[in-house]
Amino acid sequence: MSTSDLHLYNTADRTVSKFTPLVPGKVGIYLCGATVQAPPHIGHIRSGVNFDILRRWLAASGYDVTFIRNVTDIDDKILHKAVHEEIPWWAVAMKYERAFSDAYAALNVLPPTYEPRATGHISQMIQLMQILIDNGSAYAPGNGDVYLNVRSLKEYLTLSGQKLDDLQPAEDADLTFKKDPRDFALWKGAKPGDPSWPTPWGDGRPGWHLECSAMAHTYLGESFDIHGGGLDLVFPHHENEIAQSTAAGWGFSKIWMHNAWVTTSGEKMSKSLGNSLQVQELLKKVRGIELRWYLGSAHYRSMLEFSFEALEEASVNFRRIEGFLNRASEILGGEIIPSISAEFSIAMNDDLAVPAGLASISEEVKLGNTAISANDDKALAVHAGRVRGALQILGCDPFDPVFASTSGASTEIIDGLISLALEQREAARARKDFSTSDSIRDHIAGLGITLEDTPSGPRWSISTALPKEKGN
RNA sequence: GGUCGGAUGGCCGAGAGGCGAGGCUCAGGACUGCAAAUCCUGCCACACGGGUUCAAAUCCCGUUCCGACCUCCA
Repeated sequence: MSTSDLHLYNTADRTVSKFTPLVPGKVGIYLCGATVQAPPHIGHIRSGVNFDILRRWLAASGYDVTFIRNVTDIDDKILHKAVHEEIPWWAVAMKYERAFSDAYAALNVLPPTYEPRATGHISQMIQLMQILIDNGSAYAPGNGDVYLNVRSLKEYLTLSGQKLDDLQPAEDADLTFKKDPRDFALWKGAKPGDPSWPTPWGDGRPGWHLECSAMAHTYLGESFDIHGGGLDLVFPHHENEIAQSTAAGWGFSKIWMHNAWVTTSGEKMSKSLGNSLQVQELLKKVRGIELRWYLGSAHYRSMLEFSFEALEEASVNFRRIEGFLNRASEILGGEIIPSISAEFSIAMNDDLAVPAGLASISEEVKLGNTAISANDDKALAVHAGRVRGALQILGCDPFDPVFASTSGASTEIIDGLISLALEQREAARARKDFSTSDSIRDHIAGLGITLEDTPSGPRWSISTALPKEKGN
């Protein structure tokens, strides 16, 4: 069913329209990944989650998806950090690249098809600059820099809808080498002590924008379907990518998708405090699957106002769904076969309307629970399958091995110990010694284990990944 | 100054002219030894002022407030 009815919002024309891939059955996506100069915060990872959901939905819709997410491993901030931390720049880049990889893995963001690093594509960047210089779109003033001549472009700033002359001119740039203050650097001439690579125009290092044009071209060709990134990349980064690539004669991306921010106190995160909303910190409070559920639950184009209360609420909501799937799995005595309901499909096809999809999941959970009460295993299998299928698209399938927190061996031991306690509790209940049975229950609950008495006997589940530690 | 978004119940969050998405919280009920889990019921909101319409949260005009981008940004 590669002829899906998917509609997507395109920043380029600010409308939602039907998605038609350039090559039937295939989709190429380029997502601007991280500049690895600090640990990832949830804003970074939201972008990863949002586009991971897009990717999973495309795949589920029958498309063969090539998903590229780059790593910017050379830039001013990395260089500054290297000086500050007194380690080589490449050690800074690797340290934070690993931090990002860990965060992506913890939130079940699938590894991209290819994950190119900027420094691994210098020759492709030089080739692109050569094309641009040869056709008069770019110039090398002789100091090692290479600039794009924005006045030479047929079109510029089409994504952000701005006028070149309305832009506040950059103050920092050494205007001496630029023909126009709005020209931007493709390549930055080497400064003493900084890493550099040789080019026909002198030694230097890549400008930020050039990297993505070169890497997208390398892995996806001259034209591809979707280019994604955070809303703040629209200008200048994506405008400049478009400028470079189209000036080279490439078709470049057909659809531009931008995720909104995670905000705190109504403001973009990076503007507010240097805060503690790093992924690793939050994973001490909630499980990765719950953090993902939270970040993925809002529509990707809506601002997500972060609060610990909202995060906790999302966790509670998710556990309800997870609890249902666990119950269903035990009752059905086997793996739940995932399926996609019509409601969920319609929601996702409407520019990834996850919130509407969530409503359909809630409905299926309710129907499934009702089926359990009615001992209707056939209906239960249907509803549980739809819930699991939807969760898989959202990357929140609790049965996904990615989220298994304990090894099989230790789970068996725990299971044995809990069962022992439960047997004693049942014995106490049988002789109406409720103070003893409740004491056992309270003790188990204190360990973060939830007990449910079902018609077929008590069952237990770990309610949190970590011992309860209430804070915030 | 230019460009672009946003304002929905106690809270989070959809929707985009007419049946009040969904979740969380709270209250009541069923079930339970008591709980938990689950189900049922209840809680009738769309920044403000005008207008259009049989009908407006949704369309139009105006206002207020909040935010983003304008060469570091997810």
